[in-house]
Amino acid sequence: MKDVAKLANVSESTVSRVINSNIPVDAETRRRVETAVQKLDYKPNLMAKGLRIKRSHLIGLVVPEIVHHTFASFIQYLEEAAVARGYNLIVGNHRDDPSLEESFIDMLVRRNVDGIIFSRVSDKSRIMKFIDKARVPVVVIDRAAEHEELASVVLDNHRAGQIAGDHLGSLGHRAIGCVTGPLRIPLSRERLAGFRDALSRFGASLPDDAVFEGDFKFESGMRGAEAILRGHPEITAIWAQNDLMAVGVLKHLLEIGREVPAGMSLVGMDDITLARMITPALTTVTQPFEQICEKAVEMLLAMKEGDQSSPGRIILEPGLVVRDSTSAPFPSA
Amino acid sequence: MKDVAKLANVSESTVSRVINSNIPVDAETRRRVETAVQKLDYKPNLMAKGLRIKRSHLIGLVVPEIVHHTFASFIQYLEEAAVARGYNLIVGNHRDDPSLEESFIDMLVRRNVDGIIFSRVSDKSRIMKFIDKARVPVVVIDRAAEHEELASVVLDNHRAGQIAGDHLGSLGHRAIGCVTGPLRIPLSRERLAGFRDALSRFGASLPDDAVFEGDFKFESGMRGAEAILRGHPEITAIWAQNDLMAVGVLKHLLEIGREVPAGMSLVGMDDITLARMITPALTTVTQPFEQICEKAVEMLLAMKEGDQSSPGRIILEPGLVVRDSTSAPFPSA
DNA sequence: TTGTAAGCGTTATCAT
DNA sequence: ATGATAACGCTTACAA
Repeated sequence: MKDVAKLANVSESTVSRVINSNIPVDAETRRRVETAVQKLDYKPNLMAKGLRIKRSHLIGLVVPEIVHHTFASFIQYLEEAAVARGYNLIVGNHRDDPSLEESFIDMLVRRNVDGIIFSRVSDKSRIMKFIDKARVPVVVIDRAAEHEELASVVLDNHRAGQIAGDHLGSLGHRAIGCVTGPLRIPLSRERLAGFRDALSRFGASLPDDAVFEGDFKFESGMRGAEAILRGHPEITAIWAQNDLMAVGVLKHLLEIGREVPAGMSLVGMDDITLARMITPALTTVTQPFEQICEKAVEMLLAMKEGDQSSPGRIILEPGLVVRDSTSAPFPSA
Repeated sequence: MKDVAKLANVSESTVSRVINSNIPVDAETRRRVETAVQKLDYKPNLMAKGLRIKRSHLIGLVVPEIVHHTFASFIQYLEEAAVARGYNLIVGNHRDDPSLEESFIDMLVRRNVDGIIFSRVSDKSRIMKFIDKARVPVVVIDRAAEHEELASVVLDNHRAGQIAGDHLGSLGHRAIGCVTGPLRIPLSRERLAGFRDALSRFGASLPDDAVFEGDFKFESGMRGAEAILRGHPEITAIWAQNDLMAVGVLKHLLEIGREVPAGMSLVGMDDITLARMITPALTTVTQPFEQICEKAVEMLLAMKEGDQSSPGRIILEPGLVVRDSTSAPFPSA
């Protein structure tokens, strides 16, 4: 910067003014500075700038696991939303280890990130402690928080359950099973409640022991399918509360020679890329990933600006994409 | 920091010394400082520190797309390798848009990242320009570079092809097809050459028009299977150069009612989580993702230290995991 | 072993 | 419209 100033025959402050083009600068001077910047290929040092203006233009993102289709989607869209606004993303995964999570957040705070986005807060983490002290804006996505005090962008999970139930009910299914996420997580319970609501309007049954509590991972889908079928062979349709578990359900069904959708209809949730790849292609409840991410960084930055008026919680609507894993129940089934 | 110094009745430099515990400090003084740090919950500002010592402890990672199983794996392991060494990761994806890529790299340089890792350099990108000027260490992973001048950590791709060929050949397959990655990419050609080598030792045939050039994406696997079967119905086994395409091949085979492995053996490559989820579970050539990532950040940091002795290229060995998608060719097939 | 002071590369305040 | 100067929060000679 010193060099640029020298070459352009101006002071460093003028160079700064040109670069941040907010304060009036003589056209001729500006030109001189700009060519000097070009010639020297000068790149402002963002650490110095950040130190001075107390803004790093960095957003921290905390997820349990990066190689997980759902989170990978969030990361991708959040990155794009951030870059579009001149921010970059620091990602960290904690594999559900609260101490790892803590130390990562600690790192983010020291780095003076302008905000932190959590995708799925681990239950045990006492992140609140950090957040309060550091006074850094925080937005939670994907998992509605027990921490009501945190801002969040979430899906209408009750509605998601309804959509799944309506689809299955209107196809004519009356004996139905469900593989849920961990029930201590409100989101899983809300989805289940919505599902129940819809089914009851069809007079369809969802026996308590046809509800299997999974953990959103593939393997629990397999276990769930096995458990549900053992107790309720009459069931003709299953909703898994995410696609990964749905794929697990499918895997088990194929292993025992049960066809989908001929012998069992199957609905997932999320619409990860995987849903289209498997055979049969999965009918699934969709999340507006991109929109969620846009809103989240928008909200985060608004909070950083001290915007008190911004709503504490944004709720977005799920959708449905019908593919090949659902049909009317077959008479033979 | 000023507050800590005041509370502990020492100078700021002493606080600094305690925190960076490299320079001898009186035990008693150290204790006083530490309790002051605790009491005030003091967190050193990493931007200020970075500015001073000219090290951001930040590593930039450039990938084409985050929601892509292969890259998601890299991100996850790179993040862990980085954190283990006290670094954080800034991720950016460019969707194969060179101008996006450029502006992201530019951002990284201004942020004074201590190094940049590229997973799969886009062909057209003139990143070299940036790299040279900025004098920031760079390591390329996954895609052996046409840019010989860049340091890299890559797989022995020729060997990967051999492993696939050996497996299929030793099962007794003699008429074989292959879905490759883009052939302008050396890695695809090397894999193919290794595959050919192995097959020729078995006297197995790989007709030129049973080699389909894909793009490492799901859809090209479907197209490839269709094209290969149209020209060569006698083929009993296919190797797809990544799992995603293998899943595409499988999808097509199932659509036309061809069973795997009864009617066709199928081998993939990468061993992404997906490989275990599909039915049949995919036999696949493995990449040591974790090791690649470890080596990459190790190498990057060594370069930052000005370690000239570090080798310009590290080559790691692939493996094989046999699951349910391969078998000896069936007489009926 | 500890303190003083300069400096990292910016921006902001205050003159001019 | 521009320049001089202090300050952002830290580290590091150098001195004591």
